[in-house]
Amino acid sequence: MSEITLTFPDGAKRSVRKGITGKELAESIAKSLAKRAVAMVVDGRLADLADPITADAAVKIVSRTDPEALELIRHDAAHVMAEAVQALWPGTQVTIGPVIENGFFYDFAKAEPFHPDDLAKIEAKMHEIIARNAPFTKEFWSREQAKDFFRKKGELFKIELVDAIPEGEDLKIYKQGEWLDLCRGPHMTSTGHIGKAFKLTKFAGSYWRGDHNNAQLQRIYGTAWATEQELTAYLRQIEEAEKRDHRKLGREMDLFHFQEEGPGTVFWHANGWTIFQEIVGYMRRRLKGDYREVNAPQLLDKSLWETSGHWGWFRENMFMAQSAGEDTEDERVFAIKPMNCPGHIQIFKHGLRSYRELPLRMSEFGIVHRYEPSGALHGLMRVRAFTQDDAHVFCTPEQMAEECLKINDLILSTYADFGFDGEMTVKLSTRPEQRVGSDEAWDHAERIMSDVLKQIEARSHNQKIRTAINPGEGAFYGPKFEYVLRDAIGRDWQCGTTQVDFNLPERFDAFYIAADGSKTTPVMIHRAICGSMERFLGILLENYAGHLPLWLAPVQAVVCTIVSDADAYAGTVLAALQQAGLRAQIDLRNEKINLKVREHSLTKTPVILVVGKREAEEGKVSMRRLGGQDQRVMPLAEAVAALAEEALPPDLKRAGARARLAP
RNA sequence: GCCGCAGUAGCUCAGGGGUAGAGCAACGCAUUCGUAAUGCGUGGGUCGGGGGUUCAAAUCCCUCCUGCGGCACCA
Repeated sequence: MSEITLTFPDGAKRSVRKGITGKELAESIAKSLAKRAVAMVVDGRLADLADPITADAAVKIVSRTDPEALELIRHDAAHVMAEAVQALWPGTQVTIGPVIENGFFYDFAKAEPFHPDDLAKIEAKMHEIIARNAPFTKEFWSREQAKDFFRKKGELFKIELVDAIPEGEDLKIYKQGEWLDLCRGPHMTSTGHIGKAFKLTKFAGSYWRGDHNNAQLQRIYGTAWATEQELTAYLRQIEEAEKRDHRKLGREMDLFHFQEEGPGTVFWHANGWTIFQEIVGYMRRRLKGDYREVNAPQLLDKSLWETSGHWGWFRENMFMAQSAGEDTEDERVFAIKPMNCPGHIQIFKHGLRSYRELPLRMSEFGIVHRYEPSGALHGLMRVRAFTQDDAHVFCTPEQMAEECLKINDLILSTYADFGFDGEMTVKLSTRPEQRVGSDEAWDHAERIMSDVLKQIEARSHNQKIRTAINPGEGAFYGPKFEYVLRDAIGRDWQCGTTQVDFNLPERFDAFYIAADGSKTTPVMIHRAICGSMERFLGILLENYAGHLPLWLAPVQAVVCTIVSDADAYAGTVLAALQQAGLRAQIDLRNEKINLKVREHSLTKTPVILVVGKREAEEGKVSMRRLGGQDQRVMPLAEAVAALAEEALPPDLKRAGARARLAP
């Protein structure tokens, strides 16, 4: 009998009989290990404990509490959920049930919709199945055997799945007691290892194979963890995220609202608009010098959008406008702009351009309207009318790489200024199936951009910038970079984008006079940093949980009196704050200081300046910061100076520091 | 757009065929108080819109709108 050599995580090597199973191996090492063992990792791949090991390998026995077991717990839970559903509603077809971040789901085909109360019923049944602790066993079936079985059971989707498994690949059936499922595995040794730390969280509609032309299925989501503590921690984290919901904060901080007549369009209140304008102001300062800001029309004749290709590609997502007059003879059809680029090309084309003007960087805080599907709308994050911090760089092919890098620096430094200093991902999206332009042009653009991506990676000294490729996800007119930032609670948001476009300038016959006197088509780079200002503001709100840094807070400080004797002095304090450029308010109401502090804290005002008799006599203020319990009493002038300094936007703070350093 | 759920006072929510409710907020009065809710009182609603069933509809049925959770979409 031949032997093989296994290497263990601690580096120890051991000769064993070829074909030894993980279970036997664990038993040979220690009884206690065998008892704990639920699976194994062979050469980096999770495998069933019952699998034979047939060659030299690095082996780790996995016990339930190992991190590797978590995905097994979740996957096993998905199987148990499927069994539970079929037990409760015979005739329900099962489809697929994968592990996802933090949990799992399973998609079912069932005529009657699930009811909210069903989740508890399914959970109860799952606990029963888990308590039975039936072993997971694996069998290899032939295609015919499997299809025959599923046909008899009425599992039409499973038959499709069998057919989709490539010829020559094993077809695995996992049994847990009576119930079985087609599955790629692996699984733990028995259902009992799933434990009790799971919860079904929600259900939803989904489509078979993710295609909306296919049958609609019903999906149930669950979360599962190794321990109850982890489950509770996870559920608490969800609650935390809900507290940060920008729609809730928007109401509490009186920033904006939505109403029925304007689905997907924002009513900005004074507070919200102050933040909005502060962000725009920051962006304008960052663009100064390099970019020229323009403004193109909101409404343009349909023909222009036919030329640009939008009417053909995105008509379903565009708003159209006409004269509303009943007896007007003007029947021209206009489109409300869904993008700024066609307008910018018109500006570029107006007059003769020379190569000496390139790169020509044209920016606009343009409001665009897109008819988003109703189901996609979501607070500020997905709206039908939004402001882009948009720009188009017209340049020569030679200038392209440098422009992309310049934009990269601008984007990354902007995110840092807004407090996103964690991990960041830059993704290169390459040619999609549906596209315009020659393959040569795509080859060229993708080559340049992957070079740029490598340079971006090389520039990331702090290791926080990760790069990736998104095959087939590019725009129809060219490849693009997508900038994904990570917020304070670990969620990723795609905001910035840099898109190379060799299609639009050609469609509009845009050209410049090259050095040799010939007419040459420029390359156009679309870029946005915040993307949608509305959405970016929403992300900021959730990132900071409403506790905005002073420079972004709509009301930066509020002066609160304790007794009416301090009213006059409070007025002096307010005037001093406003004089220093701070957005300040005053609260002279005949209310207890406790109430005032509570109310201004609930609206997330960063600074509360309390003044009573003592402060009025001494010319001081008692400063309390949002979220803090304590307060500092200090001279008025000192407080105003400190706040004014803190309230400077980060770019101006840098400029101030430079100015002070200068001779 | 698709599946499910929901829409009652400014906000959070109760009421499920028989005269619309609570807390907070608002308003009025009293209270001048030292860092997250002072007390008492008063007003407030076509129960998302439209249609139907019924002697009678917030409540049951149909339809549309909007929102929420997913799916699909996201130039």
